[in-house]
Amino acid sequence: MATLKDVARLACVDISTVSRALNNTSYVHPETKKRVYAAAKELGYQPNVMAQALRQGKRRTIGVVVPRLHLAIFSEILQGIEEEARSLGYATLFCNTEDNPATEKECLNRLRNGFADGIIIAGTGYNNRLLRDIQASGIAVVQMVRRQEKRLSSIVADYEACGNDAVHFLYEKGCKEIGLINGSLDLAPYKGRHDGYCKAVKQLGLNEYLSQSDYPVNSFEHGYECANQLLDDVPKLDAIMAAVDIQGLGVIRALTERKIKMPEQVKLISLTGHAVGRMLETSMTSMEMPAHEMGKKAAHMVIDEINAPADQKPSTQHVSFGTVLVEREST
Amino acid sequence: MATLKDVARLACVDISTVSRALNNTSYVHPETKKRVYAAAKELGYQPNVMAQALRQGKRRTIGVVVPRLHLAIFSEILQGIEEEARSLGYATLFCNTEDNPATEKECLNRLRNGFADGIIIAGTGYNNRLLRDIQASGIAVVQMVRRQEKRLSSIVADYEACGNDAVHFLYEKGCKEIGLINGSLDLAPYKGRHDGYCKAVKQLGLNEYLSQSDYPVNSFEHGYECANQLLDDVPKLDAIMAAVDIQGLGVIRALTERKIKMPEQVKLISLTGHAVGRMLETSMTSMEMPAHEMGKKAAHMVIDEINAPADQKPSTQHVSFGTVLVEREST
DNA sequence: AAAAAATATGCAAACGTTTGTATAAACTAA
DNA sequence: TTAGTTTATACAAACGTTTGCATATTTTTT
Repeated sequence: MATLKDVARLACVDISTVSRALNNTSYVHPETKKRVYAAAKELGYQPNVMAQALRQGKRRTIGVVVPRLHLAIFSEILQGIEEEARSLGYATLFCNTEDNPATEKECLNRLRNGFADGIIIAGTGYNNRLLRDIQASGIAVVQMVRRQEKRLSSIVADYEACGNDAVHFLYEKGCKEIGLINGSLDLAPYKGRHDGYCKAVKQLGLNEYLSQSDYPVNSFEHGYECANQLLDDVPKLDAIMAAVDIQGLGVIRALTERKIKMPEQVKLISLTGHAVGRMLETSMTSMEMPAHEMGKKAAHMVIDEINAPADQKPSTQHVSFGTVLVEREST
Repeated sequence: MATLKDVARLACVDISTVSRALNNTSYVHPETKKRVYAAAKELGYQPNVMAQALRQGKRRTIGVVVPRLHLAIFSEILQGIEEEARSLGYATLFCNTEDNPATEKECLNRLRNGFADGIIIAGTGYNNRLLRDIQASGIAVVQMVRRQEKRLSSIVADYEACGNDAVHFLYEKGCKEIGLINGSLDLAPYKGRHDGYCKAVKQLGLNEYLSQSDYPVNSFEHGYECANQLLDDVPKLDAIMAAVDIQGLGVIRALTERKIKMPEQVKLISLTGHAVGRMLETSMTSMEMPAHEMGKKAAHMVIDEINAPADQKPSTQHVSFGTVLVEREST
């Protein structure tokens, strides 16, 4: 690969002149500039980003830390992040933690040591201290989906409104006995939906029906198990809210097995809609979250923070996106 | 952030000694080593990867170029790649091309200029020349999912066998009129399945039923449209093969609308199963592709190539993974 | 006891940029 | 003309590592 030195030799000037000519960063005689450009083109010169990064202390790279890419919501967000980052000249580095705090720690440490200028994370909550340190050391940090640490900027959906709205929607449809299938209350997205659900149920004077299982939260089996539990416990149940689509699929399976008609007897709504819901045999009503947009916003926010002059970094921001209800056949 | 210099000062030795002590790369007196370790620990020293990268000409980063992360198959593969890469000490850089050759070119150029030591790509096929150049310039290149260029290593599934096996399976189930819903024959995965289908159909003396639509290949609508087309054209149709799950969902919708019973009247098999198939109301029989494993293999292969001594790089390898048929309710 | 080998450390160059400072030439203003 | 400004280029340092070479000390071998 050709270096500045090679171009300089060919154009018969100093490397500093080449650098300035190519970057338009100081006076360079038009003729010289022409020679430099020609030489650079002839040699196919491309700057070495490692050297630039070392010299400038910037990598033009942002790191993204998520639990599992496999979860549709994260792949969609990551796609949004990459799109925005690329358009702003940044590359996107990606880490998968499996929600293991040790893996997360390892990833974060690596990112801080020059791998990234900024970090976007959907974290476990076990490395908040480290995240603050990283932020303090000059690397921009933005939380997404899960707000684990108030002192760091975040981008989330309004989970509470989401849960609350869903209950009201079902109530208006005539449902009186509404069960919730959810996940760990330690994670903000589930906690928020839980709170929204409880609040609405209380306000409307309804009964609260919660459920639990030993399966991973984000699984078909969890949905199936919890649905069966609710249906066993509450004979008059007429609606189920599932935190994520994949749980909803489990619910549908349980209903089908029991020959319970949806939506006639029991209605179903998913609180995190993604593509698959609309394609089902009986398509699923869901609260849709603007994942792609959230990804773009996160990228923009972290890059803004990276580029802000050191003396006046933007203060912590918490952005919350609304979710919209899309009604389909399951209600 | 502490540098070698800081550690050296604290331990009262030269930076070269610190480097050697920390990397175990030459004789260092045990006592000195202890002092160095202590100093490094005290200062929380972490090597600056940019400087290392510049000095060693290696970034310990691999770039992954895919059309769309949103497609489940790619997110699963990417997850496999990241897992393996991380365990080997490599970071994973990710680019989304939307199957746009210009975007792909831009991504590749960026990766080659020091962003990555190796590249894993599911490409458009329009930048083969560039890919060869990149490989020639010393950056390892591995193709995955789509083999666009014979002169570069690749990891794919055996698409032809996949199409072929599916036909035979359906035939053994008693199907005689089998239609195919597929994608662009310019892309190897679709071409392979097409060929496998045609071969089997010919061998068994069956009729060939192909379909087409104006919708994007990887869409519900394409599946829906093609299914309707096949059902209109072939009254006696008794089986449909869909290249990907998402098309299968469209098929199910079409069948439901026409009140055609699955699997009694028409059977359905997807040629690229992923998680969702097993969770449907009527779960979908599919050919499962070891996406995660393929991702890990791709990462391993590209890193092996990166680390091979320059004088004897491994020769071009083409790896093909078998797919396995998982029977479910749709047949 | 001398020579050879192994151990332990420091010096300085190199990786390819960017950028502050210096200097020279060419204008501009007095 | 002379001083002052702008334009144009080169030199050299710096970013933080790794590593070849040189040197000094210790241990082993003869």
